[in-house]
Amino acid sequence: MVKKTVRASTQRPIMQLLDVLGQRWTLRILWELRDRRLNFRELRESCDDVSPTSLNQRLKDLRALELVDLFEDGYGYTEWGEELGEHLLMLTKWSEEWGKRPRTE
Amino acid sequence: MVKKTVRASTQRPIMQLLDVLGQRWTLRILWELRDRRLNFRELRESCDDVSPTSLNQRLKDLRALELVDLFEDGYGYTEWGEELGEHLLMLTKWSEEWGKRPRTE
DNA sequence: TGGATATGCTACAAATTGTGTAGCGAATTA
DNA sequence: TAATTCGCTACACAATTTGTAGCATATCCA
Repeated sequence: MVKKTVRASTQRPIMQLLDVLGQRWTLRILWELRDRRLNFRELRESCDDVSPTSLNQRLKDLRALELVDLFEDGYGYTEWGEELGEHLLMLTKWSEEWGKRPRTE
Repeated sequence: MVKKTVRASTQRPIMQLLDVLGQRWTLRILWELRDRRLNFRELRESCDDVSPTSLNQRLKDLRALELVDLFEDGYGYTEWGEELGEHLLMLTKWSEEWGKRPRTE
């Protein structure tokens, strides 16, 4: 069985980024941290009570990519994370418009 | 038998969006369509030979959200998709800078 | 007409990943 | 010392994803 250990086909940063953002809960976690730090249990609750196993796995990934870190007062964005968070905020704004589209179904 | 593939945590558009973007391959698919339409098999190849089952599931989701559609010359962005694609492009640009961060910490 | 080819997509068992619950060990508070 | 809070792990069960084969339809060309 020839299976890829690393999902991304290239070393391009965007691939690394899309790989981790495309994992379940990652985007949601980043979104929940958008304006305040949260400790492990708070973060868990805010993410629809995601299992601690999943949450921890994703936090490991995000910390490895230096987007999130654990501070004295909880999990929060690193400097890079802040920048990514701004993109998420823009996406949120866009989604409000998109959410208004007339539904044909 | 249509299964629910998108988590329904909230009615907020951003949640709906993060839900589907957070599914495996969704972001990658959108990214691969960034500057040209691709037919099913081309799209599959460009996504590291993702299984047709997964690809089709994600395409169903994206079509349901009116972000992607199947045209005469292949799968491609809808008008909403184009807008989302621009966000992905900005993210790509940002990731290039992020990719340069010193890794020695 | 009749094969060759290309298309989107499905079937399905195996492999991988995620879930939910209980609870651990360390640190802090009382 | 006892109770609480913290990040996080164990583990069995469940859900999702994967890889392969191939179907049904459409078009091309002899």
